[in-house]
Amino acid sequence: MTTLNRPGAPDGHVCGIDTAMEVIGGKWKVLILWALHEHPYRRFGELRRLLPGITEKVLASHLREMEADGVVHRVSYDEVPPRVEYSLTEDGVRLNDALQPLAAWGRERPIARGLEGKAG
Amino acid sequence: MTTLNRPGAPDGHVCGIDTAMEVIGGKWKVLILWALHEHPYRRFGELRRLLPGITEKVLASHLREMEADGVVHRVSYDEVPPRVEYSLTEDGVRLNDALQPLAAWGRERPIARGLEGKAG
DNA sequence: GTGGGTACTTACCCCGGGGTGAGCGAGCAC
DNA sequence: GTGCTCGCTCACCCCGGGGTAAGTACCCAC
Repeated sequence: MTTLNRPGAPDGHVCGIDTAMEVIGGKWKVLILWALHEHPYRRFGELRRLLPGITEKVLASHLREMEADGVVHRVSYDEVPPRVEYSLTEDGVRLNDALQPLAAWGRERPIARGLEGKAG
Repeated sequence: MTTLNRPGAPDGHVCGIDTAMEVIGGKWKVLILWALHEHPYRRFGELRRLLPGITEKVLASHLREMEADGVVHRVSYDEVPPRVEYSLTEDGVRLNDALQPLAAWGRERPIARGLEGKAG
């Protein structure tokens, strides 16, 4: 059978996309990735300002998940006021690179749906 | 300011990823894409069998959205019992291609989190 | 003392994506 | 007649991801 690769599927049809989708499966994760790619070593507040609309709670939880997923690196300095710097790990950089074709597709695609209702 | 490209953002920083994320932003969409790439011109029931766990409602709604997004093509034959064939459009094929680096990343990545809890 | 800035956490609410189960309309096998 | 297949739709429920607002601990400027 070729049933794609649901997690733990024993057959050879490994597509790996769902693994990646779990890592970037958060409303802001690809944007965080992109932001850290464009602006390396940002602090929490800077990141929040780079992502207008994100809430502190969501930014914090997304960063923690991405850290646990090994795509974001967190360094906390013992200072007052506190300073924490976030950056992409090597794996995070590779993930961001892997997202570029997708971004290119999004940019080049014929406007089918979605845009006419949003960018009015 | 470089605030990434929230929809309608006027500055030049177009990353396009969020456009793509909207199109593939459904629990089963990348799997449908992959399935139609591996098995072109499948009927509804075949697709359902290719994606164990998906419900008819979700498969139907996903397919409709993907059709509206221009990545899936639907052909209905006037037969009894009814026959409907789904395939990828050119844009859908390109989207699937654009997902391959992501899939490769998912396959090659060092096991960080997620796997040890699932494929145990 | 008040306010501001840092990097968060906590409690709460809400909406919608997705799962469940049933129904439909046509024809064919029996 | 009953039942089966096919490709859906409809009504319903439920959970959790994400938004809102407030609180925390520390120090500095005023």
